Amino acid sequence: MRVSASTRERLIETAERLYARQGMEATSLRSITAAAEANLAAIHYHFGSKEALTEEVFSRRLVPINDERLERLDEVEAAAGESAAPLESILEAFLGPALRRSVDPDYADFIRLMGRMYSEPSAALQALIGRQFEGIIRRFSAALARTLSHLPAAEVHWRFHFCVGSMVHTISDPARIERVSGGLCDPSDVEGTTARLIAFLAAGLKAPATTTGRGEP
Amino acid sequence: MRVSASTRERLIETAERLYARQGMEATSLRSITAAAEANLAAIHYHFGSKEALTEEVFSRRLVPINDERLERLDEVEAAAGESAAPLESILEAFLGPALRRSVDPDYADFIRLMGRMYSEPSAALQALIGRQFEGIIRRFSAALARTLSHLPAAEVHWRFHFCVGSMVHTISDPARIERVSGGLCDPSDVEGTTARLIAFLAAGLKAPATTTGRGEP
DNA sequence: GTCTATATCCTGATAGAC
DNA sequence: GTCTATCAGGATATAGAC
Repeated sequence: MRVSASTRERLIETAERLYARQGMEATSLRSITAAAEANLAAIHYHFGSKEALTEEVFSRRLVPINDERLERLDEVEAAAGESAAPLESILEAFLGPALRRSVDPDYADFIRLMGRMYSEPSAALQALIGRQFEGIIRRFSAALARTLSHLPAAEVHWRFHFCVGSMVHTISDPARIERVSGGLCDPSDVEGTTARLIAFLAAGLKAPATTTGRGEP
Repeated sequence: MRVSASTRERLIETAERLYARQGMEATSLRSITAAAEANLAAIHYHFGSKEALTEEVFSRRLVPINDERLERLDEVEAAAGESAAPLESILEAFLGPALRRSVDPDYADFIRLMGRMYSEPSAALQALIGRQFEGIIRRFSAALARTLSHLPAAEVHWRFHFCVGSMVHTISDPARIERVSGGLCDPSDVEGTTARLIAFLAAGLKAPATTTGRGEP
């Protein structure tokens, strides 16, 4: 956080940091303004409400990440030409822009927050997430469906859903894997984590189609 | 919720329901006692604090689920005898006890809450989760490592971590997959969801070992 | 065990001086 | 744009009658 940043910017950056570390509900406007060395009234002057500040925190970061995802997917599909893009490349286009930023000091807090945002009860935030990810889900599902053309569309959606879950769990609390593995796993190795995640998810996506469970008559 | 249940039980059941639907921080003691048709002071009489009530909510449900997981794993390993247990059976032992309960009216709310509990900032809750899952993680990691004996221990931990993420994302909000798939996917088909998840995760677990990304000299 | 009443503190939000 | 002071209400927790 630059000391020379404007009050408005400092408030957004501070809110992001505290949201990521303590949760959004647990973070009061007073704690934000105190940490940002600003006045309590400044939040209402610059944003109007806590909810509006929260929307700024998210849209500011989600837009560049999701734009980069779409750019990468464009490149991947262009490189594949007429044929379907490789799963690993599609996954890299989706995971890379988020995972790579998890070690960028400017982005690390938001990436954790991004892992927790799905669990936030705020209806306004869930609506914003829906808007921000609508295009992403449509484009990536379509790309996956082209490569996995032997699978029903619903199956592709399920598997992409499972992929998102693994990613979210991985970025929401990097220290967790270190704890549960007794120190065996090193979450600071982002390249390694990304490679592992892509290998795992690509294999899952390539799994043979399952019967619905009603089979074997 | 039975009308004849004791005040203490009604408070736990109501807290569970409201926690699952609105989040824990967003749920006040007042809203719990109002919905449970009890007095505000009853919570402090029966539990002493909101935190203590929360611990009751979780330990009451986590213990039977995790006990069943360990029982199923015992059965799976006994059936395998000297050889390593099949991945699909290990996954079924882990996922089944949670997923099956997601359609049990008595358990459905808690299963959703279970999907969100990892994102809760409360240190006391995170400590409880750590205690409740310590044995589970140790036993299942060991079982997976036996079957995946060609993989380094750290890799097994990473992949189990990814499995947990997919499950958590799937159970934390059943309606999400229906929304993002435009109604193509039906989360109420629990047997189908479990089969899909197991097939996806088993394939991921079986993926060839990756180099760390430093490879190809 | 259950109740009323209240203590104490914190929340988001606002009015108005500077 | 930034400040002080304050509002109105909600939060957890407690004391003490019944």
